Amino acid sequence: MTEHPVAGGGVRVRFAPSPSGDLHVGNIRTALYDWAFARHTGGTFVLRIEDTDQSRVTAEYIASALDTLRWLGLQWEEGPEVGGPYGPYLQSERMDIYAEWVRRLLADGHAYYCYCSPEELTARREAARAGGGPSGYDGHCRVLTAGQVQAYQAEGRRPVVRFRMPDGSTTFNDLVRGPVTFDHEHVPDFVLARADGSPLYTLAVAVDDVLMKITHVVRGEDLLSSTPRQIAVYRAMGVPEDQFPLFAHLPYVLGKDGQRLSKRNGVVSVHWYRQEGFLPEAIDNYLALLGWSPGEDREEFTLAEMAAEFDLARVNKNAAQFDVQKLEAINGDKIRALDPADFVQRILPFLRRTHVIGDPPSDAEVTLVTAAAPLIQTRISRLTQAVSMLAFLFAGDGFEVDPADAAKVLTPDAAPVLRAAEAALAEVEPWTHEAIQAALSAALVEPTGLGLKPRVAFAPVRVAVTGRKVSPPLYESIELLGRERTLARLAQAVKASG
RNA sequence: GCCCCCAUCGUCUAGUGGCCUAGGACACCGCCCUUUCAAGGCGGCGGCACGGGUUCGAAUCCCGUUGGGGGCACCA
Repeated sequence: MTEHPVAGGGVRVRFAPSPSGDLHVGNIRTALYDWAFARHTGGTFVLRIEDTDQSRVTAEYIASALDTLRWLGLQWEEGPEVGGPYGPYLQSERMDIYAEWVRRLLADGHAYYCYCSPEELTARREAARAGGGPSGYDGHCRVLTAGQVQAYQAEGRRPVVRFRMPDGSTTFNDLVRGPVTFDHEHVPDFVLARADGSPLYTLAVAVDDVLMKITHVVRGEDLLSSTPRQIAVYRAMGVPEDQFPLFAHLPYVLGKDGQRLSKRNGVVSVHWYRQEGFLPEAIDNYLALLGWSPGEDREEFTLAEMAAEFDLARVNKNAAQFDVQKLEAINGDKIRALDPADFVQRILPFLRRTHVIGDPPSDAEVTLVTAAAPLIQTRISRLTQAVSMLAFLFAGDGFEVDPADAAKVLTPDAAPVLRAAEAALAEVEPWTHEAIQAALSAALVEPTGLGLKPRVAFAPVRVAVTGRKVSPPLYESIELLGRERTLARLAQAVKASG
């Protein structure tokens, strides 16, 4: 049983991704909890990149992972780009360290060379499984005579290095799950280094957590069953029991169908959510809720509040399903909570990217966006929606009405309505939304005018002016558009409906 | 097959033996507000997987069943 108060006082937590693609929402949830735990305890948040398998992890993915973490506000105190006393923090730069430990473990008998071929291993594993017993490595090469070794070498076999798992069992007190025990009968001798000498995760993770003085390993549940191996390596390395890190295994984040997260059951890449107009504060908040809550009925909070209140003891043990709809609902709330000036800054990149405004935008464009932004801040739940909401304000002569909405609304019946609106707006003074409202109302709704129901009266005007049935508030939209363009669009719509 | 983990509305959760006639949020439905769409307000639908215990009393503790997930790699 490994249990100790925090050694030396300072908590050190690491997030150790193996970026073989864009970071996905499950990775981020883990990073978020690691970060929050470090912040809450006044400890150190360490970032380490597990790239021992260089065929899977590329420099591009690593750079993207760092960028994503920063965007989400999860800054690390030690790690790539910021350095620290226990670096380097890329495992690919620590190969000499691992080689040295392989040498030592081999020398003192904690590890041994294994000459079994993949085919032989598979065959024996399947036979063992069919027999109903444990199906891990069978210890075939644990004790080899000099003659056997010579014979294997003569065959040209290149050995892997295996860890000699001791008999017995391992119990550790998981900070999320409580005591967990594994009988070593089910923890086979595992490979520490490939035949080419390169280290595997099994070795690197244990060596690095020890060398980087990690006190808490807070990671995904998929690593739960590898914990006994990791603890066995600590012992073999000669680490005193009371200096082992403590473990906490976080439940899975599953896809919509309850299956493991994949491209098939939802979008997993955080990068995608960023491009779709999700706020980092919404992603942080939503992901935090997948397995933790501050208690009572509170479920919206800032990163700082999470850091202040986060507690591993309140982390759920059961897996959670990722639900985009809830994320989007929170995103809408976070958008509405934005300071108006901040909201403008957030939507500007989306308007630039889609060429609704210039890139860079002119001062006049920024002014117009600033004036229009309050009209849509309560109306969108993704920043990308600002594009379709505001595009009509920036369109010039090439302005086009949405064909589907035009077909529904700009019918022959609409022509007289549009003409009446055009006449009324030609005269309005001053050009304010109050005056515009009064003029349109008098011309279209009141008995002295056309006497139409508001629903009937304003739909054609809205479509004509903004191009769509769904738009920001009509009078304010018209005010911002200006008299000249408004009248031109009404005239254009009269032709279309006629 | 063997081992490990998990189990409250469709989903995320509150609940740590009496405060539970199980609370909130998202989604869904209805109403109000209303020039559209939102936002906001009010209301509705809907759950402790099952079976045994323990206890004066179980969503909460124990056992079993069922269901779900993971591991058993020269991936991490």
